[in-house]
Amino acid sequence: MHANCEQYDPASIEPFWQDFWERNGTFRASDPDERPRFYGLDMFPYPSGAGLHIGHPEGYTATDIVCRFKKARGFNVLHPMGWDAFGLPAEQYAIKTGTHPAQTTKANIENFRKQIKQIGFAIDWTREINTTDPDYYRWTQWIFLQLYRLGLVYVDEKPVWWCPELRSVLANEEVIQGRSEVGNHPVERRNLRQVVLKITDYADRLIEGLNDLDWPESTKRQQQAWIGRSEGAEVKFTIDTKAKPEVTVFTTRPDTLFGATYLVLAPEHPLVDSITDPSRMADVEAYREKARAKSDLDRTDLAKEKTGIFTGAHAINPVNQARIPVWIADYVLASYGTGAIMAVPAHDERDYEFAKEFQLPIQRVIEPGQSKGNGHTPELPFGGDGSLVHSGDFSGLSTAEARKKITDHLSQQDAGKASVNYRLRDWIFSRQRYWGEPMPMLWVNQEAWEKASANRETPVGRALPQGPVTSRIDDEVRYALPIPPEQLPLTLPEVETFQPAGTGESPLATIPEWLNVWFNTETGETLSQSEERPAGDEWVAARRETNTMPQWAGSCWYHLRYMDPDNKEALVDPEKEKYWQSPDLYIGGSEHAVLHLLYARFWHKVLHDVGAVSSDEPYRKLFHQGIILGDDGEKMSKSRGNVINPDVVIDAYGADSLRLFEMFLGPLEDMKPWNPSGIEGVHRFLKKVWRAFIGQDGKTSPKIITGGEEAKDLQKALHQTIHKVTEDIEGLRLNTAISQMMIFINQVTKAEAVQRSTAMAFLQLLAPFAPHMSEEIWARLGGEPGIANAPWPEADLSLLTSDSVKYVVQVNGKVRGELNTAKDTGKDEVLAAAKEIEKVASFLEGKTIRKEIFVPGKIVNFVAN
RNA sequence: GCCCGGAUGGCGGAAUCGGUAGACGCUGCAGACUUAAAAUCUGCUUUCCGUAAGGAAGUGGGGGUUCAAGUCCCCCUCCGGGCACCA
Repeated sequence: MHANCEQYDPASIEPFWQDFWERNGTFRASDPDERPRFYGLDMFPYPSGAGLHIGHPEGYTATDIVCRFKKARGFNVLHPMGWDAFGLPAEQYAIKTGTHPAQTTKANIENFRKQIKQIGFAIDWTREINTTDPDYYRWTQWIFLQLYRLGLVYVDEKPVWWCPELRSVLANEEVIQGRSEVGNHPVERRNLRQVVLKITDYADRLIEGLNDLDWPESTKRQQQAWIGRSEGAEVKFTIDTKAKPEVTVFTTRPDTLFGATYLVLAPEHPLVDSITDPSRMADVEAYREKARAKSDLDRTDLAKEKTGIFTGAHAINPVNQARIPVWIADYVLASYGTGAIMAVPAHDERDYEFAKEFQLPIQRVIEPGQSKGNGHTPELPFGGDGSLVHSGDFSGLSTAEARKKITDHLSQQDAGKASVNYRLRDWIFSRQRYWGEPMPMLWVNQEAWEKASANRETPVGRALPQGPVTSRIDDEVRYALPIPPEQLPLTLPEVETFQPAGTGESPLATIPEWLNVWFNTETGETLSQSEERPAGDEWVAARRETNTMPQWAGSCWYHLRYMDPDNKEALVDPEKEKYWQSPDLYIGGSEHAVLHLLYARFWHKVLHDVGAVSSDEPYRKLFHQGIILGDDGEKMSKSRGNVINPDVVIDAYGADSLRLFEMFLGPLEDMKPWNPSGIEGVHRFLKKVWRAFIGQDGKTSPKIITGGEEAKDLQKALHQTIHKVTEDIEGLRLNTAISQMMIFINQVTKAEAVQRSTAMAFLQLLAPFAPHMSEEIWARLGGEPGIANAPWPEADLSLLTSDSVKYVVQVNGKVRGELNTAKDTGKDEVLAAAKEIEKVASFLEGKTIRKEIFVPGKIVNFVAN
């Protein structure tokens, strides 16, 4: 059985085998299973309206090659695909056209699925998932409830990025240089009620966990930098006013404490009002107003001169009782550390700049260590290490010692303590949008909350955290209650309009009959307030949370759902989870180096903590494919008109050529341009393979023979190829694996005859790369259909070593000849023979050999003059 | 500014335990087959000198280590990515 064509015709061959694989369930993963598992995962796509991009098949093909290879090597392979389908584009399209996002999403998914299937991936389609499917997102909501129960959810008024154009709040990470990442619209600061996840509680574990991961080093470093752990001390300064309030600052350099010549508070610091001298109040207020009006872009622009204003207050330095002025300045961030700093202009560039600007004193307290040799101390500011001066009893200590001693001293005086800060902020988890997972939470008054929390044995009681989660809503303190797991999924209601409310609330806030409900504080049942209040004390009035989750939510845990996509009882069956553990290989773009990969690690660790998963990290081995540029070397974009559509390539050359070419373009991790004529090359190669094994009549080529021994050189070439391709797939060097197969097929083309077994073995090597053609030729040569099921050939390394070796002979490092000799020829004999070579002799003539270099089996070099 | 990664023919790229630089592919040129074209096949294709044999130079630039450097060390230029007043 095979496709019906005499010549190589991808259009008839490819659908034939895709259909064959589907009907036979060739790529179904099975669990439980005795075989070792291999789980290959791609970052699942957002199914956009534009359809598949040429970049998608790059990573997918690489994963596919590895998965097919692992299958041939006897692994039980899980290679799934799904859709990250919540998100802004469908919602914005809905706002424009009124089309329900679910409808757009469904159509886009169908298109994506069709396109991806055309490429012939070894995907287990029975495990397809979709983040917008209530059967999927009920578990996303379930995870949210775990976070809530663990006390990792809180609600806070936060100054957040508000994008007027998108009418939505954006996370810090979604704002780039003062503009929205999506759509590049201007953004501004607004105070809005936000649901926040305490990812900072996991900061240390997220750093430590990186150690054991087989990830690109640069990605680990990026995560580390993003988390930005810094160790230092908090120091308390007493403000010299009647009330004697204290200001706590954070510093990584407690050793420079004697050099603190002023304090700076962020303009938003809560103590500013109380410490500011009445005479300065008007000026300070004006400055704060100006700072507030500044966009963050202005505030963080390093090139801008530093601004600030004196509060009139003074603070007392706890180590030397120095009385130093207290300023406010917007170069100090309210959101980091304590929102206040001690300024040490002699040893900090920013403080130095500020001190110069406002003529504040500068006191050197560190002398550089050894480098005194040249007689001059370096210019200020000096940020390096050294030894302390002008620092009282601590003078003379090294900076490292002083950091510890001064911190200890502060602790004893109750004037400070060692402290750790992170650049990482808590994760603003709410979006004021429609097309996202609704949060399974609602808001009640204190009395109702007390009622619910009194009994921890009910569905609602069991889902509660230790303490209350509260928020001010409409000027009243409200208490959060969970919609318990038993009541999930909480599905999205239908809405009239997809426009955000414009008040900073999602469109969900515009549906009163959904928004206002009667809530059963024991069972967690809800009933619209448009109905009559049911009888019983346990029914209370509640208002639903209207925020939805960000797009990251669904992608934080999808790797788990593939293991058990239809489970109604649990997010994943524990037995299956233990078997599959987590992806053995995860391929996706480096643009997700921080956000998706950090959030997913956070959630995975939380799930580990609640016992839902056995592993501690979600992705043990990670690989980033590089992006494919247009043939002009520029990033592909509609406006540049350099976009290549995979469909067009498949129509012209077939999926096998597309797959092969994407892999042949260059190293998988590199950024590389698309070369339109390069595809001809790999297509030509495939045609050559066809002609090498298939005759004019479409049957086995007369060159193929059965019985007898393969010619030595061809046999050697085959085993070289098996060896190289095997190693290259393991190392994801797919471009060089293809080169090797080209070399082999060139040799086959020149050969008079080829053993059938040689052809079959080669087809096996080619199968992960060009699976359709390989299946087809395999079947035509009489192989049992399903080359995908055949075991991988083993390289016989003994065939690769030969009895003779070739020496390169150099004179003064320049190649002057070659020498073929038996492998075990001794040094003296080789050197003597090398000198006999005519050209070598001519270059040695009239010279004295000063040195003879002999590298066994490799090279001879005569140094002569 | 700081932290990463990179730079090799006309082009994409091979070769890094230091040991023949340019595998493989594209392009180009010449030839074969053909009435012709397509397809296919063969040869050549880093630069310079030379009819050739051969020689010299050569992996972004400069210096160094070594018998030997694309590969190791120092300095610099350019390109890509990340961070960006985080105290």
